[in-house]
Amino acid sequence: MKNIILRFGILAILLLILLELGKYSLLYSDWEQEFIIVLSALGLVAFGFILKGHFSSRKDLLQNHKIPHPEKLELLKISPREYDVLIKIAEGYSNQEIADQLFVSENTIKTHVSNLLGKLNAKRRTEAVKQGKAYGIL
Amino acid sequence: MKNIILRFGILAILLLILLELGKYSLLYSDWEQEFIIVLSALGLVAFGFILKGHFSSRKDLLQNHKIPHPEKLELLKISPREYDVLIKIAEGYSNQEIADQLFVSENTIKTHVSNLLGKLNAKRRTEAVKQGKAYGIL
DNA sequence: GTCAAAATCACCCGAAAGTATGACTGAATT
DNA sequence: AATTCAGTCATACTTTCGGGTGATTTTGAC
Repeated sequence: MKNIILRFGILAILLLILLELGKYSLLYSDWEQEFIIVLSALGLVAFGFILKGHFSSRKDLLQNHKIPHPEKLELLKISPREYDVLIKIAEGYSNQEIADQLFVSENTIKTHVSNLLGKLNAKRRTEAVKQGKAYGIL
Repeated sequence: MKNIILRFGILAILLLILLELGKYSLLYSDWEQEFIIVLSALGLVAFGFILKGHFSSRKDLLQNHKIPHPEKLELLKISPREYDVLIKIAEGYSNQEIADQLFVSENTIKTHVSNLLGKLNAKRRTEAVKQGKAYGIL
């Protein structure tokens, strides 16, 4: 969350610079003026994308699993997101790969994995997969 | 193999010491004599156990797998021992745990794992498990 | 007895995984 | 308003994995 603020700050500063340049470009050719305007527009578009990405409902990010046994997941107190991660683990992906696929940081995945190991009585991710099958949720 | 020689050496020396003590104990009481004799016997028994453990056929150590698809293992060029390890991986054990269960060193397990990853086109042990199932050998 | 494959082990090193702790947010509940 | 929970992220630290290399020993077949 500090990153997002930082990015916003940088983007805002860039936009301000562009706008300032736009002002001064009035003194110059039409070509330079339009160039600045286009850049500003692009900056605003990028701004919009980041805003959308970070403030849109998180449910958009959840994978489309037909969860096999919701009642079992509830018993094990495994959250939907954790289940997402469990599936990726079973598919043999590394933490970093899972992070990329779910659009979150590796640290977040590590947290999920750690929680999963606890909830599945496992010491390792391979054991977690085995337990997941044993519990009938994989 | 250096370890075994070392252990034999130590045991042999201990036995010699005990026997020497046995000789001199003739000068002392019957009780001490018997004590030495018992110790020597125990030493010989230990010797026997180590001998048996290290020189019995290695096939004793192989897991009793009814190998599901020998022809597939052959195609993948996966050796019996590697298959043992693969199964242990699928069961969620760490390299050290597998080493303890198969009575070999962790380094040996690492070698087997490394070979397995190559033969199963996997980058991680979790992926190896997935591939093993995909190939129908797990 | 020779040869090849299998199995064993060691050492080094970097990458990945996992632990522990603390913190912040958004959404739902009370 | 306060609480709870899921999800997110970070930092620091320890452990485990995995790659690369080289080596010895066993075993079985030829």
